[in-house]
Amino acid sequence: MGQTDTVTRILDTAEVLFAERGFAETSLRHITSKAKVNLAAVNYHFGSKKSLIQAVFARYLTPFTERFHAALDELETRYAGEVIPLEVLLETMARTVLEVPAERNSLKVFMRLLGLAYSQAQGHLRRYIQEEYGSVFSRFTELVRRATPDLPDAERFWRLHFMLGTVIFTLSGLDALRDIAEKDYSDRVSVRELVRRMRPVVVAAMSAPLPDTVVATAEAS
Amino acid sequence: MGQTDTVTRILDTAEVLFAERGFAETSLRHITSKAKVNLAAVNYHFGSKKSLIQAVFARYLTPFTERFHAALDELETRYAGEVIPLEVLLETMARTVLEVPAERNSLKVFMRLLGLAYSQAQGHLRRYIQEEYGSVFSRFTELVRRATPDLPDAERFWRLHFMLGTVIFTLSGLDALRDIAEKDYSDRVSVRELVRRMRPVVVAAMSAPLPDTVVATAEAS
DNA sequence: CCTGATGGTAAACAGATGTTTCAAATGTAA
DNA sequence: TTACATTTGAAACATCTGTTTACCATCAGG
Repeated sequence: MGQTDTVTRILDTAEVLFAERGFAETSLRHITSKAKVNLAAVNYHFGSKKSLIQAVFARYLTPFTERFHAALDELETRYAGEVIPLEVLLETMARTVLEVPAERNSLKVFMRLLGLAYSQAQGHLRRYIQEEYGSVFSRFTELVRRATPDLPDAERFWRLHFMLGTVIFTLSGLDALRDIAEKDYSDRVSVRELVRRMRPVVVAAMSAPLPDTVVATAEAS
Repeated sequence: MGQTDTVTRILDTAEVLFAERGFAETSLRHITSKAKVNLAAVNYHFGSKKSLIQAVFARYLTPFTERFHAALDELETRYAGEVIPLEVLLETMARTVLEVPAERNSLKVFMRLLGLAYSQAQGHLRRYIQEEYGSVFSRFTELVRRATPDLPDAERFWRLHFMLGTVIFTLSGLDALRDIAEKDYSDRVSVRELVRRMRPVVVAAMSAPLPDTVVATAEAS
């Protein structure tokens, strides 16, 4: 314990390398050499590269789900059975997402990791995240359901994922997009600023009018 | 030329494997064995794996940009200097995107590839796509600019990318999302149906009210 | 027939990958 | 100190990676 712990030094290095280059493109040798740790340390402490990847996510997701559950608890007691407005729900989620990584590394890394979790092959990761942290998301969507009673269930499901795409895509590709925005519009924007800009867009998207008429899915009932 | 050409057999196999597992996770041996082609054929016909990846994209993007340019030409003559409404622009783009892959493989593969192009490391890919096909996108955004005159340039830029995130995220992760939607809401949805549902959402998002007040970027002018 | 490409093939190459092994170091408790 | 468990270390392991080499088949034009 003379310096920082070997385990956390591996995690710290792994998360930024994963975020920069993806999982398959980041070798254990790259991680361990940059972290100034022996190569075998990863397999000793985590068992495998897969488990390392999951551990990197757990370090973000575990505190996030805890805080988000707490925030939702507080919201539910504050509104005491009344319907919590959509704006409040979204605002709460945004605040929690912004809070958690602030303690450790940057939000950018967290979002980039989330984006990778969806886009990279890594089927084990999606399964792990779903099984381990799916409950908060279910609770949140249930509250959103009460906040948007006239939206058909399927429609709300899709729109929530539309917006999830907006957030993850934008925040995970942040650096590239920010470069373009800065060059073309001299618009240097922070993450918080971006989230602020997203709010009215997301609210408008969720409360958009329904599409013309449902035709194709008629026989699915 | 006894059977299908070696080159197209490689491309056909590569594009679905890339879409399924990503670029780094797909080996040339996997591609060539499934395509029943010799391993060396890839390097013989394409030169390298990098060039193979670019060739896979070119096969989609080249016809797409051609058609999209043509569609925009037709729109501009039809509206003869008048401003083309936002809905028409979006509808045109959606139609072109739906048309092109219909000729060859499924739209899903194309979208998944696009999503990978953004999220995977592969810096060479982003550069290639930008240099080769950036012109159509610039032309499109200029038309969108005229269609939304009261939107600040930077705001429009970000909202367009918000919506790009919606489309790519949803359509590239389509299979997983569709499984959930079908299980939870018995809502079996086609790609065209999904695009139809996206339209009002995208329009509402683009014409959402501006965020409260711009503070952080004030000194950037 | 010969010549010279062109496309295909098997084998080898050089290097990187995740993982394992086992001995040395370190810390901890008796 | 002794005895034991935990942690580090260097090296090897087996496998997989993209790429190259050299050889064979086919077929056109002289």
